[in-house]
Amino acid sequence: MEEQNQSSNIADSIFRELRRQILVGELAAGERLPGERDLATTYGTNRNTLREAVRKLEQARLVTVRHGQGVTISDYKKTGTMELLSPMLEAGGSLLEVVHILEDILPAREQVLEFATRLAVRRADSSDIDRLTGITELLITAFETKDGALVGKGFHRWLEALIDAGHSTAIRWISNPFLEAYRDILGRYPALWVLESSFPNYLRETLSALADGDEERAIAASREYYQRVDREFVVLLKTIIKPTLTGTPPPPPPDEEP
Amino acid sequence: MEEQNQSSNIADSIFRELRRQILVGELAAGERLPGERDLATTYGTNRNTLREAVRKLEQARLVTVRHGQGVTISDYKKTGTMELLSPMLEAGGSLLEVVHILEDILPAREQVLEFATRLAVRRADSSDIDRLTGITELLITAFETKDGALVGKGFHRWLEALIDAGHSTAIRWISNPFLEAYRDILGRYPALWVLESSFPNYLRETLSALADGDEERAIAASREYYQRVDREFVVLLKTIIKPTLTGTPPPPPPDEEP
DNA sequence: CCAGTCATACTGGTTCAACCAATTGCGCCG
DNA sequence: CGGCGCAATTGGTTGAACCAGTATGACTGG
Repeated sequence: MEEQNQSSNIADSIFRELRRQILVGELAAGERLPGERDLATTYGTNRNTLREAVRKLEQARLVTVRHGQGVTISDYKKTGTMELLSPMLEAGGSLLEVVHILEDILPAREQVLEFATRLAVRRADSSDIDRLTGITELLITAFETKDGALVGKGFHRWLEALIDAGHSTAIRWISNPFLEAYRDILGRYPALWVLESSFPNYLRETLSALADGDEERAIAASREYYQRVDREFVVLLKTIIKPTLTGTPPPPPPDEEP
Repeated sequence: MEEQNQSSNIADSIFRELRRQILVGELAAGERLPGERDLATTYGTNRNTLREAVRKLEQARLVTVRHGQGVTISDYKKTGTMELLSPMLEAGGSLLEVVHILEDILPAREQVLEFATRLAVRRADSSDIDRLTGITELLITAFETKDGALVGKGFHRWLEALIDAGHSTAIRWISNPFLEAYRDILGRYPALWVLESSFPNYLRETLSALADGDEERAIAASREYYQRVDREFVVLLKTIIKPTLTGTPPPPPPDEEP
């Protein structure tokens, strides 16, 4: 057993539920939450447990709490961060909204990965390269099985290794929200993952450029690959939301393997 | 009165204190926190209040809590995000460490701002441009007074307006941690802010390129300005830490105005 | 009639004292 | 010696009472 994120925690469940309501707009920015005593009875628990949930909302910047005044819902679109992307997917709100966000995030992700690649080329030591080499081989083997989910997980490890090779806390911190979102999308829409034919080539090219210390070649490979994949990904996303344009909450399971 | 972030909150104080201890390494990753009952008496409070602090630490991903097992400190350098930058500055840990992180973050910030500029050029409407124009004029006036803190605050507003002009939740979310760190550095080291002579020119050039819809010109202005400023900034940072190489905790007030 | 003020009824903040539940490990028993 | 189970430890939940800011509105004095 190692798969059980269901959080049997009452406080955590309430936190997630309130977060969901905020993210899908059932609780609008500026509105006030009911009092803690009311909320506690609403969710069939006591005030202490309920308050733990509110503390988490506060820490996530989804609400602001002021003594004597109550709990106010924040405008997460203005004040939020990338860390909301995963909860947003989990909340399953307006797919149209999520797609718009993703469309703008993809080029940003490309920039981040280019930066990570740059740092890796400059700072990777032999053990970093060895590690990446090992993962690359496994990954290319997995790629030939056409198992999208497996390749996705392996690629996640590959990206982690690439980022680690940069030996930079900064790029780690910047990348983490992207990686998390990646993993989340992968887990939620396993069939969605794009298996682009140039994938093995991208891996090999990056690795070889890394070994040669050729920054520009690594960047070029990265840019070329992600621009192609992201284009496909967006097309795919748009075909997904087309039938559900009105913004139906339940996420439909898509299907694709180029 | 509008300046009072001192959080008279007990739970919040404990949260900040524990966060500080984690960020400066007094509590190392992998270590276990004392039990909640012990911690509560240590900080002279009760278990419920203490637990609220722990919930915040958990939400900030600084610790992981497991029923029956206790609270374990996470490796924030691996699993953290940009949102830790401000608390890190507040914690005042090893300056050397912070400088290394900042050195890698600056080029990333440039990328983010370029991206924000791109989106602004593509999507800004006339009201966005009007707003930016107004702020720009005020800002250039302020610049002539050589008041670093004032210019800093105004520039923060300018950046917000630029980002808003992109009409993108994604770039908002990506930028927010950078903006927050910017504001924090500004507040903590007011004299540090670099008044680069080409600043007004950067503002005007960006604005004019924005009005003309000339993406490449806007990007060029951005790139040229930030590369120059960031170079100065890093030099400045290094002169600051030189006298305190051993990693003395208290942040020294620097002094500079090019 | 208006303006200031104070009582009061909200709101969240803190405390206490139990008890429930998961995990660990020691020690007993086979 | 090995496996089982109890007991200690840790976090999770509960309920009730009281403290502390904030806003509201009724009351009072001008």
